[in-house]
Amino acid sequence: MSNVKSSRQTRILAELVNTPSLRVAELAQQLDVSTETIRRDLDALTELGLLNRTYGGAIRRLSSEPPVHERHNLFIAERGRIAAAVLPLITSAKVLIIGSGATTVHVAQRIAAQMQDVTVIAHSFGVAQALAVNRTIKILMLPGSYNADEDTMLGAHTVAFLNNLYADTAILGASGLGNDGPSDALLETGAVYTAMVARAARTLVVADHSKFSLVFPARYAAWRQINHLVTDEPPEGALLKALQENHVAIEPVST
Amino acid sequence: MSNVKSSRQTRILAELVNTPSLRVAELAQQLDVSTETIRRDLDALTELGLLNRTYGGAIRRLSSEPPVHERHNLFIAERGRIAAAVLPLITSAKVLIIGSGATTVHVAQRIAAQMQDVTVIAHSFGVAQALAVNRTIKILMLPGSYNADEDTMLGAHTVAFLNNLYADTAILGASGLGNDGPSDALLETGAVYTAMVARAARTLVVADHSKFSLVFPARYAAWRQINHLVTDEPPEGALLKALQENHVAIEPVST
DNA sequence: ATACAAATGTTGTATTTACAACATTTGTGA
DNA sequence: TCACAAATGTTGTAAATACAACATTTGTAT
Repeated sequence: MSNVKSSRQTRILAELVNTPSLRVAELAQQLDVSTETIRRDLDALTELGLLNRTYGGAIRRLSSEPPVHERHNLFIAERGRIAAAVLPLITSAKVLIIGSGATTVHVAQRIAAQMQDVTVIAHSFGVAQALAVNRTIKILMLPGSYNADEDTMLGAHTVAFLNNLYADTAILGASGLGNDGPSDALLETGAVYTAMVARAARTLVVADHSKFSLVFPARYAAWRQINHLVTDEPPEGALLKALQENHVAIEPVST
Repeated sequence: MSNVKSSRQTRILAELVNTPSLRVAELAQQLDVSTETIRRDLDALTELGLLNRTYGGAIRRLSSEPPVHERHNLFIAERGRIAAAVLPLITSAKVLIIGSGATTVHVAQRIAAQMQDVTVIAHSFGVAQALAVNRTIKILMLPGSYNADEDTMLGAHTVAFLNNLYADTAILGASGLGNDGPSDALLETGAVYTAMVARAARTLVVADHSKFSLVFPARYAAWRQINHLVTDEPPEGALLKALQENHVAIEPVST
């Protein structure tokens, strides 16, 4: 790469520190090059994850975005798709229970972006914070022992408190999807999930395909108690058979 | 402003949390309104400083932070001294209740660093995270409506749950220290504090001198119910008189 | 100096957005 | 119900951008 090229790109990045957004024409004039050159620079810098492209210009890379090396992490995109697929299933819900885990946080972000005036019962701070951006959503946090690793409330208090509540739909994650039901790695989490399933009229399990046929210590429900499995790839073999026998709807139906 | 208008603008802001930049046409299609409406929404939100406009769309506001973080930057040294002064008062405590606010987070950090095997009842995520670094501390989070501004659990659930608990000592912050007692800016916070005072054998109030003689809507306790005031400068005048008459010990006694 | 590749510029066209003016719909209070 | 204002939609035009194809300049190795 030529020296002049890289120094120009450095200047573009430096400009972005001051100004939130820049326009192609603006940069072209300021750096005395053609708009096409700027466009190529911006595309190159976008490829490197150093900035974000907009129509007509670029903006500084935002801190909350995943780091560059994580951009190729397949499961982030999968979770986003799973989250998007959940929304149509809960349009009429008024009271939701949302469990913990990476996928449920994605679902919470999606809910915050697209739903209004719902009440969400949660035991994960990540979920609560994702929902909090939408002020029309009422968030009821469950009590419990705070687990810093999982960022959740767990234990007897959590379960006991849940038993006085009732919700339309529970949306739960899972560490593994075995033939006899979804399971979690942590016994305490499993106990809370079991209570959540019991207190909701309907239960959705969200999990990407990497969880297929894995078994963890805490099986928190039998498949017959689960109404929907929202995932990114169609399950096969014994797992598919178990889901079908227990009338678990698989979403999305086709890839 | 119409209801549909504000909820649409809320959705725009929420969507912006997930995606760094959005385009007018994209939003118009997604929200099923014309591009002109979106344009007007974006201009209005820009006017309020809630987002940044770009050519063709908008991006999340970049520069500013929630007001909660601002408070953390004021009187940091004072709060550190106050937190250090709290520790000698609670060496024998086994079960603590800790309220919310910037000063109590400092106290929590101090406790995490110097104490072992205590149980802490909390309604603030910040306090929980500060304590979580010490694995010997058991953290019981209270339930409640999650308030994103204060990062706390509030409301009837919180109070009701507290009424089944008991603690050696409560450590509470305050927005103001009036002549008839400590008060908070938020009514809901005050209600929770009142319950905390009632459920603890002893109550400490922690507040820096900027709170002296300020009065806020929710007086959550009378001075006679408070055992210690831990602050960084000796109070004077009417406040000092009120504290002495109600036998509130002032810590540290000297600067 | 020559040849080749990289970088940049130029041109033309299709898309997209911005903006203003005006029409229509919706909401609200008398 | 009527009247009025707010909110939203529609239309036409100007301006800006995106994109592709090709031309030109610059850099570099032999």
